[in-house]
Amino acid sequence: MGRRSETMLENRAKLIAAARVAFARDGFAAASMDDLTAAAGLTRGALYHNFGDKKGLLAAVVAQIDGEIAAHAHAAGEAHPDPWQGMLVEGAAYIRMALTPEVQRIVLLDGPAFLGDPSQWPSQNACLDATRHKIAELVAAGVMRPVDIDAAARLLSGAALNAALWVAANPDPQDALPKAIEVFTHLASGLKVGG
Amino acid sequence: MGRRSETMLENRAKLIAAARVAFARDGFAAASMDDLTAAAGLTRGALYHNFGDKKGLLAAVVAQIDGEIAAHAHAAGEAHPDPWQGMLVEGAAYIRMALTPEVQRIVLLDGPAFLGDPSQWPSQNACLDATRHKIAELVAAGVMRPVDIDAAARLLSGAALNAALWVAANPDPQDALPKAIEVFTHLASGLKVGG
DNA sequence: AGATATGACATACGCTTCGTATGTCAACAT
DNA sequence: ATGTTGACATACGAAGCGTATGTCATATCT
Repeated sequence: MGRRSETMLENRAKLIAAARVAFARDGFAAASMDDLTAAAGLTRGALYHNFGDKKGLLAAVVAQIDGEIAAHAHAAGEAHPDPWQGMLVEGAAYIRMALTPEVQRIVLLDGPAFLGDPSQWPSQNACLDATRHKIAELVAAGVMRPVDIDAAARLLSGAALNAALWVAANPDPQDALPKAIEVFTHLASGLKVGG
Repeated sequence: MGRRSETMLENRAKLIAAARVAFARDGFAAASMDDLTAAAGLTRGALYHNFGDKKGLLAAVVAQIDGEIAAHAHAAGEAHPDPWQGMLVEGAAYIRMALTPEVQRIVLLDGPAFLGDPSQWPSQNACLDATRHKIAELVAAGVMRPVDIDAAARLLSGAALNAALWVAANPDPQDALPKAIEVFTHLASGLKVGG
């Protein structure tokens, strides 16, 4: 079964790759499954066999992108020695990545609209999870106030998310980005002990 | 033309009312225009004549709900003498209203996904605008740091928005709500002068 | 007042799309 | 060699959106 599994995974990857392009360009609702699969050199048959339905493909795409974001943001934050600075850097990295149309359209807009609340996605939302761990560390170290971990992660994540949406919709994104990061930094400082 | 305009406005109101129910229950994408208009005692003809297309109806619905939210939140905040406390109360009111499925599904999820960024909606997003004015006041009064008004409004609004989504998806919303409000209050304090 | 024009819908139609049901063919199993 | 299964492709039916056309009351013009 070696050869068959290989092509199977290759076709799954092809479909996900084509879906990332189509969903980012047209949005999930307007994207055609016929066009999407044809662009991958397949038909809808492969799609329903591999992902069940249209939303199943979206879930797979979201999981893949989400994982990539979390990995990048985590790497950026891990580099810093000071944990608090690390969290801020991670947040800024999150904002910058959320500026790409692919991330914005698929993960931030269509994802919640068609798959429901991100905190209950099958992919468990790697981004949210990474933020939660970071916050738990900071609270345990006495750097952050003893607030509810889940709530803090979600609100910080939400602030970063909307920061990215605001920057992207801005006429001058290059000018808006540092302003957004500045506000984000101030907001986060409200959670710091003695801050 | 008196009589005709009256029925025209009545029919518009009927369609918007039916759309609020249908969009909240099924989501914008899955809502059927045939069923929706039939529930209002009309047909799709009335819909395309009054609103242009399906998204036009969504825009009208979003504008109506958004206006109601802004009015309520503004009234809640206006009652407080201390401007800073007023902003916090307004934010908390915003979070509570965003807990209703109608607001959440239509304004917070489907709105951004199908109409684009809220800061550029035709309705100008009354909520965001009210928050901006409040923040401008606080900055002018020297209570809030001199941050970018638009950015601060958008991030605070985003935090409140995600707070509501998190609370609503929580197994125990009654327990989660105060936690979310607490975190929101801490975050906001990061924007306070000397806070 | 009679004819005409316009506005506010309803009805009919075509096109696209999704999901499923069925068909096909290679790769195993026995 | 034959049956079975997996991985797709093809065919089909149903639903939905937008538009084109029809209809009727009401305003307008002469």
